[in-house]
Amino acid sequence: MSIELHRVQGKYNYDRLADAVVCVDKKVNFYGIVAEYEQPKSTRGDDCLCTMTVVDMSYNTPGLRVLYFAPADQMPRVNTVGDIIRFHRIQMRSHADAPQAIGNPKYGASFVLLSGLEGDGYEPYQKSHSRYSVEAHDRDIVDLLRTWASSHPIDTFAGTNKYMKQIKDINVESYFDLCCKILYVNEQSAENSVIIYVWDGTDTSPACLNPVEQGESDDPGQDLWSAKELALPVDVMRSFPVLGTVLPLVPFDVAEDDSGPQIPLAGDWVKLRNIGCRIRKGLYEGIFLHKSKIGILSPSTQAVQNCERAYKERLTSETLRLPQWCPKPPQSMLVTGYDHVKVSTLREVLTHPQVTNKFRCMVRVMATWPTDVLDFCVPLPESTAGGKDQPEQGAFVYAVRFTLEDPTGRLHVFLYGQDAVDFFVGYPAVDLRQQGDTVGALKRKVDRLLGVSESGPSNPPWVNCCLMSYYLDKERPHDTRRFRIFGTRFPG
DNA sequence: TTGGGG
Repeated sequence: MSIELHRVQGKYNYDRLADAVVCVDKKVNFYGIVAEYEQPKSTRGDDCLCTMTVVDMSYNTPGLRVLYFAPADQMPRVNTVGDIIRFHRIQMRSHADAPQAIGNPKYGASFVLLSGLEGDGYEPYQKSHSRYSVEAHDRDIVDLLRTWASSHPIDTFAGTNKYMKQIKDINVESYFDLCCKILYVNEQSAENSVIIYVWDGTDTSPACLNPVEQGESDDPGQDLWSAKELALPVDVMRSFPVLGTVLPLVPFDVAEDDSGPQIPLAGDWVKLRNIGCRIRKGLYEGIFLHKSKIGILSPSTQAVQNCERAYKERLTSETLRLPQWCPKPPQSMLVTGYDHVKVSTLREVLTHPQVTNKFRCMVRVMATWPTDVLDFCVPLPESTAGGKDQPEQGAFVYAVRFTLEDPTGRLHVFLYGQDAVDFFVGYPAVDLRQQGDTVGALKRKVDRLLGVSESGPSNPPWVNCCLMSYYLDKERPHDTRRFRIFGTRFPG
């Protein structure tokens, strides 16, 4: 047939990448192994854009960046890093002193995608056009690339870079890349926007509250608590790893196309590229910007393996389990009688399957309620007071709520009754409005606990304390679960 | 055209 004949005669000539990159302003054909691939996203123009880095044996560091513009339903959808892509009629350009290739089907570009594994067939799993050719020449190139790739792990080419950060090192000053696992995708948020929750096994550094955000209510602890709008229901948290900060990423613009929105799946490892972050109500949030991208990562890549190995190590080590920004060895102005008990994260406390349990935690006390030490003690209800013999003497009891924080969550806990008397060491519950000396002593303790400083924002120190969980209603133990401090003293 | 480690 004439068409077949034509193909054989006009067999495509494929450039090695090292040869292609010097053909600036020319259209070339080449094969490459996909070393990085970022999901398609919309542009200000009509097309979508997806980007990738391709390598071959002639050009493997840093590889060739490829930009492909096309309608959403004509985008290359790379299954996994290491797959092979073939481009026809792709335009070579130079940008910022580096070569790049621009593909656009409107100007003749086409592609096929196939597995990069030795022994797999030669049938593309995706092709931009129904007519395409795979000839003996193509099979030879594919074989060569597959053989070479089998001894050259892809992530040694394009895995890490100077922008890569771990969650423990993020700050609001700069943009960065993150290799992380998607733990949860919340699609219930605003129209066409989802919040994804990511994790890499490390802990964010303690963040200061933005002073501008304060003063929304007279209960700072409640303000911190309500920031949990980005935090998640306990049932969702139950599926999370017990250590490491879960970082919300907002807002996440979802690219729509014929095959539905490209929403990453919980459980996927991804490389977030060029994201930012901010601090809201003292919690870090990743920000997915217009210029941010989601890159695919194979679970077998080195970066992912490193995260998982480090996490397993943290799990098994009493020291590594501690918050990563807590001084080592930990120093605590609070003393417990249970220092031999394993330290639990607040996520473990919140998700523990038994409603009633005891824990030891390493936390920071972010707020108290009441805020004024003067109100820490309240009159005992008469029914439980000493009796009607001494009504004017009126027994008092401590009733305080602390807002605790660690890298995994926040928790409201109560300090009540004898536990509070033990806690404050030497200051029994009294009518504080009649006891100025006690008020002064308590205030000094609380200020130390909250890290109040003359200059600048508070910076609460890490302290260890014992928590007990209980319920208010036997019929609904999970719904009425509460926490209180016990077995913890604040001497001095 | 679009966007490009900005």
